Amino acid sequence: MDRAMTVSITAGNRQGSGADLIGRGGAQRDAAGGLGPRLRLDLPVTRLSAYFLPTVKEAPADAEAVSHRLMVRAGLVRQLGAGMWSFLPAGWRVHRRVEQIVREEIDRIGGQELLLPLLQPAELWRRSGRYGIDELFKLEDRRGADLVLAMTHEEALTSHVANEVRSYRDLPLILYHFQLKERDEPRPRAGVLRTREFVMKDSYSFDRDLEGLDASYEKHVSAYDAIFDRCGLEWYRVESDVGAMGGFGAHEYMAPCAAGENEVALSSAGYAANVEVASAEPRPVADLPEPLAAPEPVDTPGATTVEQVAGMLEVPHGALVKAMPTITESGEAVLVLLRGDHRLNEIKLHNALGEPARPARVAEVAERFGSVPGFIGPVGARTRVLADEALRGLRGLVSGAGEADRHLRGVEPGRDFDAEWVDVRTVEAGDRCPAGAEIRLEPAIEVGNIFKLGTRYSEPLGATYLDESGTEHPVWMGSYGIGPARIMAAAVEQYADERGISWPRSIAPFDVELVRLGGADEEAARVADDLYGELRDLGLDVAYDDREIRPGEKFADAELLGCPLRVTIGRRGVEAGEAELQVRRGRESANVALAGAAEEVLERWRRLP
RNA sequence: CGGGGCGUAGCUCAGCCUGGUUAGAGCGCCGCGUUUGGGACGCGGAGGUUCGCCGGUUCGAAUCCGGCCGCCCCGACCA
Repeated sequence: MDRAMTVSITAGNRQGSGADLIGRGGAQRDAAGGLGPRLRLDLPVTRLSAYFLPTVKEAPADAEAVSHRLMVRAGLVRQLGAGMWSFLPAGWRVHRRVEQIVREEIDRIGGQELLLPLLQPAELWRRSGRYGIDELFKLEDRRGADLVLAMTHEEALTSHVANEVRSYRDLPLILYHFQLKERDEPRPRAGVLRTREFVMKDSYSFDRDLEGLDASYEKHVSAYDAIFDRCGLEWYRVESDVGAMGGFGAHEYMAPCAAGENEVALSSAGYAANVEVASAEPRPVADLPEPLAAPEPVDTPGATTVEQVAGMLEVPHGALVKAMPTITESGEAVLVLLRGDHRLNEIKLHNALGEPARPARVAEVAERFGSVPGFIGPVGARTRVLADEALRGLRGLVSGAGEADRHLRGVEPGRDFDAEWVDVRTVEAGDRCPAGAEIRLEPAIEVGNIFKLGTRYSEPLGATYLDESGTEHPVWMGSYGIGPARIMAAAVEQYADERGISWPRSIAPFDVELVRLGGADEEAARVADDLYGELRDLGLDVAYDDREIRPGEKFADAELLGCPLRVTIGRRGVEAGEAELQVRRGRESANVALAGAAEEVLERWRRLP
């Protein structure tokens, strides 16, 4: 009863402030030259005695990723099924704060927020040619009409633009929404990192021509840079594969962390690319054998692997020519050559060939390549030959002789065989970026992507406009995604320590966790109640731990939840006229005078990362 | 889709191989008391449709066999 009254009075006092999205806190944030306004999420009930924040000591046994474990333990999220996650109140606060940062930055570049349906007619997807995608959830209504659950919203929005946009005067446009995406993922994993249903901010730009698209793209680059900065993440914008859909350019925003499913190639000179597309100068081969005047056969009985051949001939792996017989999707036989110590990058090969390819089967090696698996080589090859750039200019190489149990040494590209030079190898740590700096590889989460679509959707869906001369043109489009839940998970991964989460200030569920020690009937409780009100009046969102539990539990929960600042009020401090402040990141603490403590807390909060 | 693993109390797990009485532990939860600046202690208590589901073997199944479902991890695949 007492509690209920407190809650309702609090709500009454704060009436109207819940809708104050920016408020004084935001103005102060700007004045501090910090991260700009963050979403004010003042709610009547932020007393933990009445808040749904189920923390647990032990993470589910099957949780491996740090973010997965901590987000569950801290009471932010709960799993409903494979790849299906619920956000609990504190977790949803973080999500909303991320959303608000995204919203402000997309608005700033002229984006207009709207909302498109998740449930859509299959017909649209048939027209765009995406109905066949395996990840697309397909269903039927009671009348038997085919429907889909959207995995992105190009079709829906392009179809509206096709209906409404007629003239060059109607362009350009940037439209966006926050909406669920549904994907029948073959393998959901790592908590909130890869799920079958998730909220995405997706924006779409519509321009008259490629120049317009380039401008919209650049606007998104600036907005995205600002978003990830404001969210407090360590991030890289990397070149990415334009994918099978074609396209005119694409970048991914990657947040490095252990649970990342992608790998990015980075250098101190600023090079950043997804390994899927990264290019770099390989390390030279040490101790290449002496060149020979002509290739010379050598017996290599049973040696079919790089390892075996290099060992038998006592040459470095890099002295070998790795020849990979492949068959393209259209059925062409192509021999792909790599340096022996390198690995093929299938995406780069796909891009070089203009179509997917697969390894040749044993029978095909004989029939199409006229050779023997394990002993195939480029000298005398009767198919098209692609050679990786890393082989260019090397001499004294060893390659398969094209017959069983035999290799050739002294092989030289150009002299002994001709090839088309391509870049199809996977970069590795220690390579050199174009500026000469050493490449390192890091796992990372993709938290956003930007993509120049061109007319991939406007053409099939009929989104056209008339220019000044009355000529019809397809609209040029770009698409731009951000996953707020992945930003959350990335922040958890990047800043967690052995005690729990440590949120960046801008996206923390609460700005401050106020810990009251001792019972509700003690002096400390009255002091804490007062401070709670003062902090809220100053514009801070406060989680007030007024629960009747032991101090150890409160501290452990506070450090698990990871609010940037913790304020402790206990009998000891009250008697000394002090409150204890602890900065979550680094866990440094200091005592401040109770008089003026609220202002001091605000001051310190402003200076946090 | 291939490989591996798991499914017993809210959570973490034991029991299963070697079938046999009322299916256990720790944590958590509820009550009382002592405590109260880092997950405290004591006493009492609730909680499992009987062990994911279905079927089979058996006098008897959490335990053995088969099928199915769910979940996790690795790989493939992929926003």
